[in-house]
Amino acid sequence: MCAEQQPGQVRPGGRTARNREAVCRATLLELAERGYAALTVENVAERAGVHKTTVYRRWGGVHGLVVDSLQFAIDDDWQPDLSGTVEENLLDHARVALDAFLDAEIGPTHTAVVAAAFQSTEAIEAVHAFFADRFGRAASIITTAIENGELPPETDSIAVIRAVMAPIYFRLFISREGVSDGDLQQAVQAAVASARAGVFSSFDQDGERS
Amino acid sequence: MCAEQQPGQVRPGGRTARNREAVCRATLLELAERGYAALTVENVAERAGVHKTTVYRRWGGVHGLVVDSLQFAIDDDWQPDLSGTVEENLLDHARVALDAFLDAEIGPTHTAVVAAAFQSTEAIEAVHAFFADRFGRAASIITTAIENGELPPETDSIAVIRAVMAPIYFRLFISREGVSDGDLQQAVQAAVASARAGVFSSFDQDGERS
DNA sequence: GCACTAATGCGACTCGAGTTGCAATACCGG
DNA sequence: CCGGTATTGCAACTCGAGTCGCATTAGTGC
Repeated sequence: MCAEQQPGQVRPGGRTARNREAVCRATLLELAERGYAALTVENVAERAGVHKTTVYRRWGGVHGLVVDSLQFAIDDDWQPDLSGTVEENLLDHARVALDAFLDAEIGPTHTAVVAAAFQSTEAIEAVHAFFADRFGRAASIITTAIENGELPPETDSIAVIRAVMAPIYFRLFISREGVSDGDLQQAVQAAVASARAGVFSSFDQDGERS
Repeated sequence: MCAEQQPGQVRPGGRTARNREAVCRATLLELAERGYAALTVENVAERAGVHKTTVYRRWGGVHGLVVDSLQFAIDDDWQPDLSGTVEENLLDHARVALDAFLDAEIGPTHTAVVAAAFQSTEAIEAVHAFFADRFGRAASIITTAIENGELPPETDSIAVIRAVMAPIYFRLFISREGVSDGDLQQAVQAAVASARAGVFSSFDQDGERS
């Protein structure tokens, strides 16, 4: 979706790559300084030293900018810390994830993609893929805990991760209640308690998706 | 925020009320048919048989339209069903809430306010107030359960409600995973299990909000 | 009813997002 | 180094969101 060059030859050469980097960096800065509501193609183009037509042609508009900037900025080789108890590792993960959204540089971009998902199909896919990726990696916290006997076997590891993260994002972006560190601790304790009670044990998942 | 008439006299007379109703209905229909991304003041104004200047003056723009339309459309005397067990009542509540967001008529408006909250302070306050109100009412499910001995005393009733709803909204609007009825059941079971484990028992809530 | 004024209608205007056709530039393979 | 083509720059254009001043209409209090 970033660029749709179906013509015979693609040209990922120096200038193209330089422009992408310049535009993505400009988008990140614009988002950090002015926010998603004020993000405009022209400002980004000018800041990146690129003509706005180029941005429209390669990214299609603000949605594409936001999506590509996220993929440009995220840390691809992140792994959760597995050195403590389940509770400690989950709390650590929750804090890191929350910080990523509150961070002055990259936070606005994360938020912007979530916001863009309300208006753009590409953004929906990007957000979905982002969470699938992060949840998949964080799942090792749970599988390790299962191996250590901290949680019952057959526990759906991704379900536990989601149970930890859902209240945090809900407070942040839906109910707009704000998130304290105590909320993180409560989310972790609730998820672990539910897992120990067998709620997340893999059972036949009936009921079709809507 | 709907109208800012600080001049000496307000005039909530017949025409004003009629126009508000027409505009709000038009907004609901536009949202249902075209969605939030395509919502425009001009379309709403034309549909309502009102000049666009009037809409801009009284509502300020699309954000105001969305916010006021929600307040126009929500059912003010809703009360949760308390006839079953905690699990049954919570599951019933979760289904009703989910239906409200998936409903063809009012659902798009709920979604639109959540989306608008990413761009407008008024929308943030509206969403915040909406959830505070709904959570407050649904809390009677928990207080009743405490009286019946189904849950430990000292349980923070709103925390339980939020624990039920958070995963649902998270899947709907953040991770974009879709929601099945099995997910609702799991959310209810997790919240109840956590409450029974004492996770939501009112304790000194340290950690400041961010 | 009648005066007074809030609320609305109306048209013209500004301004910025997004598009298009064409010229200039820079990468790529030889 | 050189020709071919993808990519970009450029300028002019369209189109719709939002604003402003003024005329008109319709509540409100008497």
